[in-house]
Amino acid sequence: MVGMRDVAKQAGVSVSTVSLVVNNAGYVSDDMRAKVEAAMQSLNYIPNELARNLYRNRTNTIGVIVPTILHPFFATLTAHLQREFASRGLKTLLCSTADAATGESEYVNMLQRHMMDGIIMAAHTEHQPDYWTSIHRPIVAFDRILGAGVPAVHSDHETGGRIIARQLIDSGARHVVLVGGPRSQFTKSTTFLTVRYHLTVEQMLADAGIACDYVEAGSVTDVVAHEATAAAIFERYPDVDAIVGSDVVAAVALQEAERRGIDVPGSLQIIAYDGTMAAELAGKRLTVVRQDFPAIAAALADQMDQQIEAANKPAGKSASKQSDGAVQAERTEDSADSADSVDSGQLGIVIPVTFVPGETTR
Amino acid sequence: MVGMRDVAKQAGVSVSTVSLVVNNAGYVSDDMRAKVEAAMQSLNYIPNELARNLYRNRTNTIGVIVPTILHPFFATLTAHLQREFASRGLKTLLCSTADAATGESEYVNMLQRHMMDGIIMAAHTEHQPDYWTSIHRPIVAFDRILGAGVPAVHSDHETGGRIIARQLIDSGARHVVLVGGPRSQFTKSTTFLTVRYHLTVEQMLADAGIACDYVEAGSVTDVVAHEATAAAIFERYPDVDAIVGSDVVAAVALQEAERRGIDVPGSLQIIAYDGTMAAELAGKRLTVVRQDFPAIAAALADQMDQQIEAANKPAGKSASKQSDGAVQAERTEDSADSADSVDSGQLGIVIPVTFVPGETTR
DNA sequence: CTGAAAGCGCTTACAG
DNA sequence: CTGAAAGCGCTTACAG
Repeated sequence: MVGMRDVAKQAGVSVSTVSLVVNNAGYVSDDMRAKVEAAMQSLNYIPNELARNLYRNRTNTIGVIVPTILHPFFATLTAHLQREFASRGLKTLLCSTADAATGESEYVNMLQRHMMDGIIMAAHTEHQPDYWTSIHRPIVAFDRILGAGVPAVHSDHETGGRIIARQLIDSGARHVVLVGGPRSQFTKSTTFLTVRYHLTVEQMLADAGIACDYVEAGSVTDVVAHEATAAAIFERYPDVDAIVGSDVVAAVALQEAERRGIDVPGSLQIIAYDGTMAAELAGKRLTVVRQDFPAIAAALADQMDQQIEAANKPAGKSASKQSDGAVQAERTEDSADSADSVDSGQLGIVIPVTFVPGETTR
Repeated sequence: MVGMRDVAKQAGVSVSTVSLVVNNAGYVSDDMRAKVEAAMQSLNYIPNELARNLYRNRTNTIGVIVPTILHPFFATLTAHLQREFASRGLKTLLCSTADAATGESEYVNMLQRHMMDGIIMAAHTEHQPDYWTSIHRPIVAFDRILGAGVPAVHSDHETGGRIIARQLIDSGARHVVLVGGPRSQFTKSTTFLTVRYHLTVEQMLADAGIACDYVEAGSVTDVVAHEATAAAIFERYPDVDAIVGSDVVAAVALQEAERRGIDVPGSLQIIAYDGTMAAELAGKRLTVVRQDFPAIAAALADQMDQQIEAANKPAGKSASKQSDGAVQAERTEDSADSADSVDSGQLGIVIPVTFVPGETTR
């Protein structure tokens, strides 16, 4: 492998000069620059990023933790994140908890070993908030609250729920089935924010005197389970006249409905939550509450940038002397994120959702 | 940041000893080990992987280059690759060419800068074979031939084509429409292997005297384009009685057919190529030619392992004395593999496909 | 503007 | 079994 030393020797200059040329930094005379560039050319020199990484203690890589990108929702989220990160010069490490044997802990470990600069956490976790706040590395949560210091981003699920309930009420639904994750996550203190749309729908339907049952879908990992779920719904609730669930659930339910000769939307309405491509592949164009993935990705990336910047400031490269504004410098471990993250820690950044009527509602 | 030096000082031993303990290598007395472990514990020491990376000139990261994981085919491929790599201790860097502004060159560049150990190439490229063979870093191609030295893996598309043609002929199809990529890729010398199934179908249908038209789908990136394509098919070929295309194309075509009141499979058969989850979301269970993603991922990972091993053998750490000449000959244990990879360079590793009848064929 | 030096945090021969 | 030393390939103060 040809390194800077080789280039320096060939060009008859010092390694530092080569470095300056490569990084286009500092002052280098045109003469020197030309010699170095010629040498780089002839030797076919390519800088080794690993050395830079070590020096800077930075990889410019962000880990995206999702259950699996086999599911359209996480594929969509991940795709938008990768695009957003790429535009900011960051690489995306795909961290799947369902596909890998290990859970998120391994990825957190990698974060701590500086194999990545930060983590977007968008998968289920059993860890308690103190686990997350004790990591002291850049983490941003999606659709969940991980602890006071960890910024969060999520869609406006309450509005999403309100939109759905409104549609169902206005169209005269009488028996709604909501499909979603394990009901055990629906505690008042839940950290999982998606449940908010279910809770909102349930509340509003109850107030309107409309029957509403909740059915647990299988794991996000596994579509086949969804198919069984769809069949079970019709068996269990023969008079169901509206089904609400993720794109995938909705698509599968629609397929099952048509198989049973049920008229959609005449006698059964279907509303899909998410609005990924999956909703466009179904038997009919699904009515959808669409999450704004580009905006979500941008917000997540913004938060990540801030986290990374904040993390780099205090512990400047062997230069603890540089105080870039006493404000930020004050951030000593614990008291650190109190100020501006309190808001985001508790409420999170909220991204609006959109209602897109399709062929499956009246 | 607490480093090995801190641990060594606290434990009253040398840095080398700490390193041995951390890596569980060499001989360390129980006494020393205990002291070091205690120190690591109390200081909360976490090794910094970046330093190892530099020393080993290795990141244990593989880049997976795909157009976009918004498309179920590439999401599926990528998910299986990540799982397979994870089981081999490798991380997956998501390299999307459609989502990033730059094409694959940037990723190749990163490969050369040692930001990753290898690349799985599964996206379109305009580069000529000599570009790829001149990179001299581990690369494995999926569904395409990139040059003599680059191993390739692909499904048995010819059999896939034969299965489809057989089904269409046996069920009495009279006018088939094939949907696929730009026809310009269909040269005899094409490096893009998926076209083989189209060519096989066309050949067999022609021999059987069945009409067959080819329609170019929009870019894989964009489902909306597929919808326009589907509509156009019915306008242009009112008597079409069979449509063949990717899962996404098939699903969209089915939706359009039902919208037009066309009886599927009675007067229109639909066959989907790929067999991703997308095929299960459509209006009916699609008849599918399924690619074996787990096997594809395993084969790609095998090839990648070999490439990486081969790349590491000759150029041992700072041991430039070795001649590159006898490289391949040195493969002692895997002499079996060396025979294989000669083949794979030219023909590629071929993975069988499966026919899964659904509700959209007779 | 340029070069010699120290160092990023770890690993591995190599002497003891 | 243990430690001092050299080095992975690059960057950045710091003298000239």
